[in-house]
Amino acid sequence: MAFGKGHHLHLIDGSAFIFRAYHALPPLTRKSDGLPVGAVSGFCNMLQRYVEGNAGGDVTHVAVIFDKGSHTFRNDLYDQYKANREAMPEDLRPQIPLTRTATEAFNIACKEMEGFEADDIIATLACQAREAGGRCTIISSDKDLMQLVGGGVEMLDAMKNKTIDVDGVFEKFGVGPDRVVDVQALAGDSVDNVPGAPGIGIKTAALLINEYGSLEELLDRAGEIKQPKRRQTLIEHRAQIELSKRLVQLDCDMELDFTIEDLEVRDPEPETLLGFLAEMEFRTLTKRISGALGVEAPAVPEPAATTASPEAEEHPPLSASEHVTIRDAETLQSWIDAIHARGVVAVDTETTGLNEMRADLVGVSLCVDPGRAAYLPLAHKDGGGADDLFGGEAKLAEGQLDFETALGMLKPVLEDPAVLKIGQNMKYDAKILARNGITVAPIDDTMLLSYALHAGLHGHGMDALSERYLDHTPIPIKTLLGTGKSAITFDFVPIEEATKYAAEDAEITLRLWQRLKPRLHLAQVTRVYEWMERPMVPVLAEMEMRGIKVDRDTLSRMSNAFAQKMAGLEAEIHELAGESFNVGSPAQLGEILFEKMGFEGGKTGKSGKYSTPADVLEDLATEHDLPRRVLDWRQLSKLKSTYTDALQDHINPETGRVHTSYSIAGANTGRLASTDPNLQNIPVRSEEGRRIREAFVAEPGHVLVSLDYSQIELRILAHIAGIDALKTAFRDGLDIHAMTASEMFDVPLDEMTPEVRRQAKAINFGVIYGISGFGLARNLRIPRAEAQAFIDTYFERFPGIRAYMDDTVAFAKEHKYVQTLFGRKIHTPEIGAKGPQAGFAKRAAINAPIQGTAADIIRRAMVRMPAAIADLPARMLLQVHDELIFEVEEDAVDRVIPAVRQVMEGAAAPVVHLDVPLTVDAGQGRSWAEAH
DNA sequence: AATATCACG
DNA sequence: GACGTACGTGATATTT
Repeated sequence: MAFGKGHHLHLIDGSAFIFRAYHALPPLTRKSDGLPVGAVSGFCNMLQRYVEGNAGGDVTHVAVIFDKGSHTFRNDLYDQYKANREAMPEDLRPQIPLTRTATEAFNIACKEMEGFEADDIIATLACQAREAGGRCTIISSDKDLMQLVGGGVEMLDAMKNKTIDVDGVFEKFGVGPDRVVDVQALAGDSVDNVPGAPGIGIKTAALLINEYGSLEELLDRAGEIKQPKRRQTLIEHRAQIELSKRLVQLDCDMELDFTIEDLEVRDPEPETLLGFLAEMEFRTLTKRISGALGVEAPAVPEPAATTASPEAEEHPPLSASEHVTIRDAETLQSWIDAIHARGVVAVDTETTGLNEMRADLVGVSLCVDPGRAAYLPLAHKDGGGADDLFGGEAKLAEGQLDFETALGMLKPVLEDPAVLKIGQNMKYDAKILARNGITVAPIDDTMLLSYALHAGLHGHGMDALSERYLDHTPIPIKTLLGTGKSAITFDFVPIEEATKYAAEDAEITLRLWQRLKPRLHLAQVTRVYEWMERPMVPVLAEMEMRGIKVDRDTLSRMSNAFAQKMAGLEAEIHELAGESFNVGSPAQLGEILFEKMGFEGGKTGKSGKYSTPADVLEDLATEHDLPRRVLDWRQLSKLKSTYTDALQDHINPETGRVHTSYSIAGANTGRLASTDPNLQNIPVRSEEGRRIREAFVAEPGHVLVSLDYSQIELRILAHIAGIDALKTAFRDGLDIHAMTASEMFDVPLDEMTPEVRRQAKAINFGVIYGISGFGLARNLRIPRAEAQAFIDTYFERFPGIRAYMDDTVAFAKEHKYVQTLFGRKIHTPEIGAKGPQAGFAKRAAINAPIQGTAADIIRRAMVRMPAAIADLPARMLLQVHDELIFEVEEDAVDRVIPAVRQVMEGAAAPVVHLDVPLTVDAGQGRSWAEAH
């Protein structure tokens, strides 16, 4: 029967339901596998309450309408439309498809159309219902839909259970439904980023529309407006206002692929509905609905007993999983479809090496559901090993999809904002894919989940996590590649073997995600992960791929100079020793010094060999020339081997730049670590070493700019421990070490000697490290009793420091972790240990909140940096714990420094308000030596 | 693979 | 009373 008089259509705004459900409920997860289902649960509850509330009512037709696709005709009209929307929360994404399934399970029509907003579908249906002479109720409180009210169309705010009719629209907009769009066009909408007319809000807009009758009339006669400002605004922004109207005007004439008749109310099929609810493991709701439907509730699995692993119970063992090799486009497409349907996929890339800037992509593995995973080989070669010695190119192995074709198919899903890509150490895969033209986003990273949850407890590599959480040892890569000289690269691994290994890795990653992600909330580290771990991945990936220019000739010249000096020193050392030996061998040097030459104080290390560190040689240098020569030789040897030589090998032949790799989860405290090469320990303290930095240069027309936090750890200590004297000194911009010395030794600031200041500085640093009399004595080369007296005086003068140290250790003992100001947890499992480890653990616990908070702050600055410098010709290149290095176009330096400084100095806000200011020093120059 | 040494914050 | 200590990293060369 055709829809018409006497019929009543209900249209439910699905997105509004979802968001309300998501925000109203805590982040629930499905017990068995950790799938986030909070929003689905809330959504089902709302649907059920809706159904119960309308039982016996006059509703004859109903549908839930959803948005589909992020790009609509409104984006074509105005590219900024809804541009300021925040990204959908990660744990909501995978729930979106489930809400569709839920709607269908309730046997309610579920409608969406690609490229259209739900509002347009609702508008079209409401108009059709009105024209047919029936009634229509829109279940939503979205003011954008108010233009549809009237002539049998009403809105219902389900939350407040309030009906919005023509009077309600008048109340909200001051005009009737037919003029709502005119008012919206003028007032604009900050939520949807509709510009409107600047300075005109709803009140003024309604006033104007009521006076002139319509927007068109108002704009045509804008010259008549008395208020000069208002008149000018309307005339100047006419185009913008007209655009705004087109943005807010809903489309009542969409061509739908269904009719209202298709939306007739249907009773739910108990089996389907209860089956879905049971699958979601909603116990209460299953009982309630089975009661309402008068059927027996299906069994919902009870939560696993605390001792048993849910993983082991819910999923078959990893060893029983099915591993698919994707060899044709049809199979690949079916996997892509499955990924879209699920909204979540674990991804792993296989490559020819560990260096992301040099390794080539060989294959991609995917896992959507535990139990089944796929490997897509892309560049496997035939043959047993490396390219043959005579230059013959190895042939591409049979049975692989074309490289470009396959990546072309994968690109949309890997870049789809509605599909979450999970990886273990995703920065690696993101860089490999980026080099193949794919910007993978959004991402989750199991390594970073583990790090946010368990820094300090254990490592975060896949093997460790798999054994710990899945009780499964992954196939060692060595079994495929071999070791040593005969090792092959992954592209020479036979595809069938590669499939087992690669598919397993993707599946392990997915299972780890299911286990770890729900724990973030329980451990209260969601913000740590979301704000300081996950966003680092794209930021660091970009920095690493950009690299920094290093001048090979500079390094090469220095290398030669070092070699010459070393040769001279070596000859002198041999002469002084009376024999020839390997100066680089501490064992041989020890024998020469402590046996042949008879020096006292030779201590042996673990290996029973003499120990010859720099401070020992430094002491001996007062008695003999040889130790000094060795010290000089060692310095040069270090500089040459680690820097001037090794750094040259790290210059990428394609980019001419050096690309480090930062480990995000390397340091327990939250600091980054730099590897391959380490660019966080480039020499600076010695004059000779500092010259290495002359080789780090900017491109022509550019300069390097370095900005570093001044005394950030001491400032944090002053804040955390609440030391008023230190806080005041920092606020007043005083010399903090001189101030400390003045307080401790009763020396007025203007009589301060460098020696006294140096001692105070050592104490200040000592405090951060968990001071001990022994350590301070060694550092200052003073008797232990004297050092202890310094410390006692310090604690007397700053009792808050002692309290902080005691409180922190007590906290660590109670909780087995300590925390930064931003909530990062650093676990301290050794804190209860007896013996020498006890001291270690205590000092680490004291240091961790300070070092960790500083690390958090610079991470926050780095995450915000790309947006802050987006419009400036500047690129962030390096991070060195409290310093950021940028490459900047010469004439933009004066604009870049203030922008960067603002982000860095304000990085603690708004989460933490520090009692001390953060200050940032800046430098610039052609090379890093000049900029620092 | 472990140890010693030393580069950085 | 003795133990043995500054905190956090990574790279290199030597030795096992």
